[in-house]
Amino acid sequence: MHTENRDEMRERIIEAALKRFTHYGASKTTMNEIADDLHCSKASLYYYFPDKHSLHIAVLEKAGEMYFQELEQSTAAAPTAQDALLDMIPVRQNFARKFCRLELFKILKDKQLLNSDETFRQAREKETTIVTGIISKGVASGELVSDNPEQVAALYIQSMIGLRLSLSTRELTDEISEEEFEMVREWQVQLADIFIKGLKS
Amino acid sequence: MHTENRDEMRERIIEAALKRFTHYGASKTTMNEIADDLHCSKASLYYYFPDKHSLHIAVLEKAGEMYFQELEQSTAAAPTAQDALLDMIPVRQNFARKFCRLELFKILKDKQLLNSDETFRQAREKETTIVTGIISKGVASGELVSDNPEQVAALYIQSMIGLRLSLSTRELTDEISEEEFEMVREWQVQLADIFIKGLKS
DNA sequence: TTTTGACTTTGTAACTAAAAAAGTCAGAAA
DNA sequence: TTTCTGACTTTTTTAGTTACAAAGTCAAAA
Repeated sequence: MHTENRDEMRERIIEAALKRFTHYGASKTTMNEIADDLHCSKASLYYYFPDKHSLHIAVLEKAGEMYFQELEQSTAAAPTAQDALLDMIPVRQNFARKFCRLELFKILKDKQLLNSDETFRQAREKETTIVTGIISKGVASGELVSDNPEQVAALYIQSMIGLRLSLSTRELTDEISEEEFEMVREWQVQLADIFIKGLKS
Repeated sequence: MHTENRDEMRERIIEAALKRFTHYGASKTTMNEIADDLHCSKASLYYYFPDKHSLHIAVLEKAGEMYFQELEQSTAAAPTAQDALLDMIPVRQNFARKFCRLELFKILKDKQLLNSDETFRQAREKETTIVTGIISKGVASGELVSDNPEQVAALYIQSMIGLRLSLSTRELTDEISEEEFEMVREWQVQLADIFIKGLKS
């Protein structure tokens, strides 16, 4: 078979794993189950991925692509920086709701393979770039004032993540309830307002 | 013996426990060790506290008192709201550094006794009152503008806690390194600046 | 009323065995 | 030559067990 087919098979495996992972949780899914879904042997999976961890990372990257596609689409359509920042919030929340079973916090915790660190670093960097773009555009149009949009963007993202984390006081868990989602959303909207006001002076 | 002596003994127990807890960690300290320090029997401790959990909470309340005393002193001396908010940051950090072995996150996690919840609720409320006071004073002097100082105060505290939590991506742990402390401090100062700018419009 | 030694109960760390899942490989199939 | 697989080994997880340490109790003494 040719390279095209190899990539195609990789893609099929990732999609099958994504389904299982989002449905039942990554750690509750076995390689045999994924293989059975694809009507192939477990050994075949190991022809395309060196181990389960690599597959897990590939699945997270796939989910990340979906997130960034929706995020760019959503923010590009916003008329002002204010709208763009506020529109980001539900996109983030939907991502968290949809893919919480991918157990990304768990991956982040045990930093066995530093491979995953790089993936997360890139995702963070991409998000920072997007927010920097929103702020820079706002500065260019006169809507906002900032002498360091990138730093503000990094702080904004860090603070938003913090509001999400500070909710689950109990444990660093991926799963959160609907009421908790709603509470986080309210905090995040309020904080976005403060940032926007702070960047208008 | 009279009530004064009873309270005095309670106080001595709390102080002995505070020393042990901050030194070796609360969960690594046994009731026998505390009793030995006081040259009394373990059974005596149980005459003053129904269980170890209650003693732990009492110790946390004691530490909280120290924190609030220093916080009020520090913020009262600040000439402007901006100074007051910035002065809070190192006070918070020093508290965290000094009392991290009190394992307050651990207590917060396993919510066996809802007793502790009430203690934390009150502490949060008190901190909110202080920050609300700072902002209100700033509004009164014309330094800041806000139609809801209490809401802003709550958001401010929540965001600051979030920045602390978002650092330890690994685990909800009480212990953090000096470099991490420094990083949190920088984030917090930057966020304070944003809030102050946001409240000047 | 306060304290205590002797006691019981409970929680936890350290092993263990069994099961399940991860991961490997020689060789078959295409 | 590339892709795939059944049969295999290794590793991880889980459930059970014990042994010890610490929590917690109480009748009786001070």
